[in-house]
Amino acid sequence: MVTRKKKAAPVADKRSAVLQAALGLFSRYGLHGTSVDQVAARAGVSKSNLLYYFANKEELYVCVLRNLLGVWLAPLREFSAEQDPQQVIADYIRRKLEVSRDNPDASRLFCLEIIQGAPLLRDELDRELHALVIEKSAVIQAWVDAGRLAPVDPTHLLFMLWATTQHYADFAVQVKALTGQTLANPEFFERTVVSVQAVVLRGVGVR
Amino acid sequence: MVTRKKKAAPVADKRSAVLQAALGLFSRYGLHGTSVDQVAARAGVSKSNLLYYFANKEELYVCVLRNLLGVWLAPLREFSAEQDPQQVIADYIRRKLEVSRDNPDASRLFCLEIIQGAPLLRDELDRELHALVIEKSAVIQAWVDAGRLAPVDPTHLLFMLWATTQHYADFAVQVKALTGQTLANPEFFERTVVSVQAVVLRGVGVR
DNA sequence: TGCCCGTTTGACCATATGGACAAACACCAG
DNA sequence: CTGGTGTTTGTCCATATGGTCAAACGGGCA
Repeated sequence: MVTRKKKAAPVADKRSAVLQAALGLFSRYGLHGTSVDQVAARAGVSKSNLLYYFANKEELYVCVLRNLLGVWLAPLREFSAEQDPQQVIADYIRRKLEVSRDNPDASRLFCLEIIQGAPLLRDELDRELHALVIEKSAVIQAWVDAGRLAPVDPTHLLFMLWATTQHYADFAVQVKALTGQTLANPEFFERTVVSVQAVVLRGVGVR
Repeated sequence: MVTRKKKAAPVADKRSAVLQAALGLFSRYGLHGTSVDQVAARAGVSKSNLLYYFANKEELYVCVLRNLLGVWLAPLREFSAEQDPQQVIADYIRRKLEVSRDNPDASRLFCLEIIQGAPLLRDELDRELHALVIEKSAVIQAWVDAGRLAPVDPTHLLFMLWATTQHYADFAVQVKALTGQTLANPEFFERTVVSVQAVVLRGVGVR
């Protein structure tokens, strides 16, 4: 209560520095492949100090995951029935590819966590994401029913969009090995957006 | 040399039992999240015995990975210029989804490894996969040039196919959480195949 | 029978790592 | 200046785990 002027800011900085460092390491080496020491070192704090802010390694991990979900879900929330479906889908593809470009760590860690059975995210998956998917599936279905979209299973379409766009973050190494490119290259990014949009929009467009 | 009658078979069995157990565990918990003891226990051998067959944990891991690549690449090899492109792509989607259904562990471990930078697969990625992709991209490009396929970037199309089909193995937990289904359910499997094929084939088909 | 060689085992060790803890520190209110 | 609160650090420990090693085992061959 008292020391909120000179302490609050630095404390928040430290916490977020640790979280950022943790994200980078966890996303590359996984929970078990990363030691608290490494995270501390990268964040520029001592291990003891880190454990002052986060009770233990798992709590830190969960904190990182929690921040993640928001980033991951944001683009989906923009799906709105009012707009032109083609436009919405095109925008969504671009947004998600931007996330893959700007937040590859988040994308990778999310993927890691899901692969391992998402012991910590399963609840939120069942709750938050499930509700959102039901809502957005209805939107897509409405478009189909209105003849504004080719008949397509909304859920599978969403899976396809997720998979395709995340691929450029999660499999960045493979993409790099095969194309020599990264989304960081604006030209390649644009080409990717257009390529994905082209196939998907033709795939779901009414003729 | 001498004892090839009664020894060879059991020895091979043991090795493959260990490899199988290792695949199951590595694909779920990663290299660092899995202990040699666990693998040994699941394979029904003692840790010491396991280390008689595999010099150390990493060698075991690499062995598992090596077996993987074959499984993963097999469907791609069938891409042949002679056949109807639509048919080839449709078949490919089905094959890959079969792999996702029958070999989810392999798919997941492959994904894990790539996410973590593929320190052990990068070489083969650069060599084997790269050559294969160049070859198959040429095939696709030829189809496009011949007007049998809509203009599409072959590499991005391949990425899309990989991502979409693997998603059902790698993100099986999420798929389950959102649809309540697994590819193990024949009905859901068929619906998935058809849905993916529908969008992609429309997406790349000439009008 | 007795030996040899591939196999199997249990005991043991070195190390890495998560985390507890108490002492030291910084800074502010009174 | 002094005490108290929140922060930071160094030390220490328990445990898990990868891996070693020598001894034991077992079946085929001379």
